[in-house]
Amino acid sequence: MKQTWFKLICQKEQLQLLGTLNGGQSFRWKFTEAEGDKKWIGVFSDHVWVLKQTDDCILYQVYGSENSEDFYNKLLSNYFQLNLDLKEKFAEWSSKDPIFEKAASQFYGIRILKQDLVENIFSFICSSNNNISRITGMVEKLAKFYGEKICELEDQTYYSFPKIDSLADDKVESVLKKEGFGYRAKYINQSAKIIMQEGGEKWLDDLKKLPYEESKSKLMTLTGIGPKVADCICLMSLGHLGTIPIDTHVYQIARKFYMPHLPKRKTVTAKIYKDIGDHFRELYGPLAGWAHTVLFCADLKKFQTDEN
DNA sequence: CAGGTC
DNA sequence: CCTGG
Repeated sequence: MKQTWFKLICQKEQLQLLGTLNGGQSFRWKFTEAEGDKKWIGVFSDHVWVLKQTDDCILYQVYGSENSEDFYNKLLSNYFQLNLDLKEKFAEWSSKDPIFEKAASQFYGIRILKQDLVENIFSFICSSNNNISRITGMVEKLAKFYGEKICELEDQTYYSFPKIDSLADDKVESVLKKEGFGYRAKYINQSAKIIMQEGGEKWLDDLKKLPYEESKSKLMTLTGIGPKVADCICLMSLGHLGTIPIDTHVYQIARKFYMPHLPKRKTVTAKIYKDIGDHFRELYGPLAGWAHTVLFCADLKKFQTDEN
């Protein structure tokens, strides 16, 4: 059966799929290229999406339900937060920071994804002291073992991200340990149990309503979630766009280009964490987390040789 | 040592 | 501390 191609009007300057989907925000997108045909395949909102980009629109297919273009456009628009005019913001951040201006000329259209809260919590528990390729494999395993099958496509089976109750099952820790999750197996299972115990869906809904500092503290009551991971979740799932997660990479960039007085350490201390965050919030303002994500993408090695 | 946390 | 490059 042939799947319909839908169309979402969106200028290339407003959204760059490469930097946005491959920048380490989500671990569920794969890029494929066959005979010059470039596509992104990924999962969000319990659907499988195939995306193609042209100069003025996103062409896409959806698997997982039968619905209207208007309905799907709204899901995409929400996921990419297209209500925010990025050209305007880039101009503003560029005027405040020449380093940003230089990075922005090459890395336009990088957006913060509005990601599902549960998926983000467990994906970023996997991220600590880990590398992107292993994190990706772990997230895929979580979906395969505990999610629901959505569809098969080009020899691949796609699954939704699991519900919390399925991750709270007593057997989960030993299964994940056997699957190579290491010490994160326990964090995942325990965090799921805590969320269920504290009210499940209600705990999650409350989290979305709280101001930044309180939602961060609440997230840190889970296991495997410290300041950095909590900030990732605040930035990417709770809409706190001023939040700047400080990992070793961001710390290196900050020390190299912005704050040469910072001491050289192998781990980011609480004071360094706060100083860097404050510096960038002072520089960029209320959407500092978004601006920092653009800088971070620009510095990733994999983009340095890519003409896109 | 890898996008930290206990 | 788990595990993989």
